[in-house]
Amino acid sequence: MNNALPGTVATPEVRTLAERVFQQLQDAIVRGELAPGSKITEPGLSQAYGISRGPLREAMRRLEAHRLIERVPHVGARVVKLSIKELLELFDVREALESMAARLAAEHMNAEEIAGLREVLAVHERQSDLRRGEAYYQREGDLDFHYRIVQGSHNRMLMGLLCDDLYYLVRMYRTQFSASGTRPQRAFVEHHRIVDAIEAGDAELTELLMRRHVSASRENVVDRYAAALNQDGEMSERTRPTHNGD
Amino acid sequence: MNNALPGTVATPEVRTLAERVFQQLQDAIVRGELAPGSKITEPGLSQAYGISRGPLREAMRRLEAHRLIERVPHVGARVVKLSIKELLELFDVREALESMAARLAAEHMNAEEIAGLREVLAVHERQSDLRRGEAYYQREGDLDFHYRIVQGSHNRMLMGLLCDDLYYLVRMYRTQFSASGTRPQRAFVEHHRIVDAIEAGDAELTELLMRRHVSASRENVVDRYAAALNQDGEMSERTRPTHNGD
DNA sequence: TTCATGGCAATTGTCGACAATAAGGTGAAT
DNA sequence: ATTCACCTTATTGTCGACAATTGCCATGAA
Repeated sequence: MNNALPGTVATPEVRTLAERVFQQLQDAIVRGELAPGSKITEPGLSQAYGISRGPLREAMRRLEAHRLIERVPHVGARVVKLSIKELLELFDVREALESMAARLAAEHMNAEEIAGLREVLAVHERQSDLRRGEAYYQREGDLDFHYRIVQGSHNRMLMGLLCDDLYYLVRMYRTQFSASGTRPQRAFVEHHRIVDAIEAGDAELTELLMRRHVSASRENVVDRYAAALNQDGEMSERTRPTHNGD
Repeated sequence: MNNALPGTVATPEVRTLAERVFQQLQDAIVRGELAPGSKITEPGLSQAYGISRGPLREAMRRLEAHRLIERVPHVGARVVKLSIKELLELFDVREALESMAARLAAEHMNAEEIAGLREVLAVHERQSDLRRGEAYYQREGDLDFHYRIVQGSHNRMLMGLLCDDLYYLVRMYRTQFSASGTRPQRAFVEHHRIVDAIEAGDAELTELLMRRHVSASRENVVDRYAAALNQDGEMSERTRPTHNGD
């Protein structure tokens, strides 16, 4: 009844109830099963997951720390609402952090890690050949690529910030604004250039390429958003104040 | 009382016990009153602060999210241990984030905010005249300077990461390795150059100057640490394998 | 002496109940 | 009819107690 998700991630250390319900809630929010902006109540969730309010409050605290929910004292908590402004803010942070991670990765990655990175691109290319239009797996591969670069930086603080905090937000935004289009093909070659720079040990070039890569992805989002805005404007000029699906 | 920095975000409403004890614990850790690496126990702290374990656990969860304590399930929590390696990691993250913040600040800061920034430097200079050797207030002013730049970026996510998460760690490291020396005088002129670039609206230059500024501060720490290591090495060459205190 | 094993104490995880606060609805007075 | 005050109710904050797990220590055997 409470174990509704069959395909949860296999992290062996789920030794506590709070940890388990935290991961379940995180997954539910990222997948959009809990609608953004919807109010979540402690008795409701505790009954839904079959646990007491104690562990649930701890899980909610962790969700708040990861910026997936927003709490106000004595009032309640609601799932974070996605706005285009905050999405662009997230891209700026990613550009700063990931370009630094790329620079460090070019300095610190060993041959084995680089080989693993190339393997990710190979799998990526295979899937890209099979399903050219469907970009879902490609985007997952993109995420895996960036994930490994961050791991290659060997900077635990950077890894914590990007992989533990921000990437769940990235995935959440990705499910909201379902990103696709002609961008993946171009991103794919950019990924190759970045790996080439890492393999050459050119830290500065790697940093520059990653910075451009994230920045281009950001501009792509801006363009798509502007296009969607114009399309809405054509259909009904007056019904535009609510930018996204509210 | 808890927030020693002037001009910070106004959070005077400590309407909940968990919030209050969180700030108290945070302050105690930053000031070094709770020794780094020391184990903290829930019954002990709940009795020391006169509250129940419920709010205390929430406060500890928040401290864990801010990376001020480290918890392992069923075992306990201890104050985060400071190592030179993690300090350098923190500098890399700051270089990435603050250079981005500086670039955005140059683009988005208004005249009033820039004037406030100059006022910070003026106060800074006055104190620097009075006590040339004693660099404590100067360092606090340095922190305030960086704080305002981040605020000037108008990027809420950046502000949250830098001001709510990392700066408490920065202050904690600062109390540990009491930073001073000839660096403040040089940092002061760098601050002026940065404000000049912001006032000129030169985003790229501002970003570059901030990047160099943080990087120079990092190198200063490296040099000081190497010097301290050599001084220890003169006394006993063999007792060096443990780089810092364990 | 050293290592394994069992029990014991302490700490953490979890639960249900009570108190405090805020939101929403109802009623009366202007 | 509108607005203000009060009250009801639901939700959050807090507390004390019980259960589960861990680490330590003593005891015994090799």
